[in-house]
Amino acid sequence: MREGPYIAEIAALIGDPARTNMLTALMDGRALTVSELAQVAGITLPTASGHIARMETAGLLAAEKQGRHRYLRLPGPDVATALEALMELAQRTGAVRVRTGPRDPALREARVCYDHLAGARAVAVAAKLADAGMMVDHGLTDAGRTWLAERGFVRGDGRRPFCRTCLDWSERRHHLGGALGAQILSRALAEGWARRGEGRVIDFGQRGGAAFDRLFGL
Amino acid sequence: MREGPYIAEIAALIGDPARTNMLTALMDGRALTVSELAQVAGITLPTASGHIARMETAGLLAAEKQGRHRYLRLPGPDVATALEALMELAQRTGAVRVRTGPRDPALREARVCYDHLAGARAVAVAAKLADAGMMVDHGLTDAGRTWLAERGFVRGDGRRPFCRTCLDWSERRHHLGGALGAQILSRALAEGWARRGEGRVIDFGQRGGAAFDRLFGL
DNA sequence: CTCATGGTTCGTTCTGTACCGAACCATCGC
DNA sequence: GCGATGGTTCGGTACAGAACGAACCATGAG
Repeated sequence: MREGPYIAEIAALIGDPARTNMLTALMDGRALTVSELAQVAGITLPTASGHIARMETAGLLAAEKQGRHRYLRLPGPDVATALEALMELAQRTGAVRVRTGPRDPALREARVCYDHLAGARAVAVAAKLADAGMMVDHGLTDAGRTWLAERGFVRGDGRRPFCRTCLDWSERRHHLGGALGAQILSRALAEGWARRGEGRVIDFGQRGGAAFDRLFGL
Repeated sequence: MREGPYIAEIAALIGDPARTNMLTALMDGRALTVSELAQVAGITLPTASGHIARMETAGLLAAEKQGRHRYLRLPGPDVATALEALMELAQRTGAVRVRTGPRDPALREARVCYDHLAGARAVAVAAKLADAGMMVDHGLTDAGRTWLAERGFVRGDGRRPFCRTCLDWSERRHHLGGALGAQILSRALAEGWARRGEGRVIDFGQRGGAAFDRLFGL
């Protein structure tokens, strides 16, 4: 066929039911793993992997590697816009969703991710920094460095970046990793705000949680 | 596959190169015939007919019958919106267009359509009526009837609607048909503003054209 | 180190559908 | 009435690609 309409390629990509299920599941902005997308689409892992690879090269998906997981998300608002326009046309009835992350509420709240803090509370910290303009594009601004230094988070350990962002398992948004993330966790434990619980759970008490939140202005 | 995403059906429909060519060709709001769409898509007539039937039942196309022709157009702005969103994604390079209508400029200007006037000048009349609120939804308003009566176009011949709209071959917009259309043509000929030319051509002279335009306030 | 788990690659099967030619129907021009 | 032309329907072919299982690579856990 003539070289013209690349648009057909994109539409055909969206036009497969399995892929549509994946894309609609990602429309709320979260990131899902390959396995989860496979489940959403109702297909096996190998098949899903192939679909994802194609969508990725077409720019319909963005990937982020995280240990042995690969998190996929929509690369930008334009994809969501196109999907919405198609939904408008199709008068979509209801998307198939799958619950993400751990079932245990304690795990969702706070837990260890390698050597740093993860969970809702950790995500809130990262969100605070981003919202306040102290973190841009996954990197600290000067304002951010100053603000953190005032709170006793000064420098790294020389082995790795001071501040990294890390995609949160349950929240599907970024929390803080790197040396900074590790320092935040050890501080919370050292101050007695929190202690290690069952498995990877981190238990913040009432007062401990409040103190933690106060430090970061949450 | 699960009953969920009708969106996939729509996207798959758009996702075929042949169909995409047809749809993009219609994006400027004109209506094209089945044959023309087949040419645009680079496929034979039977194949195009099948594609069109499917898109029609899916609500992606609207049809209008006109003698032995069938004119297809986009049913509304939502389809165009979705296509544009997809184009945005695909960074479309360039659509394949096909020239529509007759090559002869005289034919494009004015000609006979069955028993009434067609071509650019006839379309202008219909557009004038629509713009002035004298025609709504392909029907005359009271204001329109009055205005036409003032110009000597009073009633029909009893055999057919006084005023019909008719899709123009070259302009792909509506002109006036029915008894009114026939009266307009015969008036132009009777007044000496125009005369029959080669084939179906209607020749308006300089002064004839001006007089015609004056009558309709063009 | 070894095991378990998430993901990818590969080879095969199989269904869906785009396409065409031929025959058929509908409408206009004569 | 008779062609001619636009459009649809039908039957058959052929190619694309979606799906799976099995084998393989990569990473983290113990």
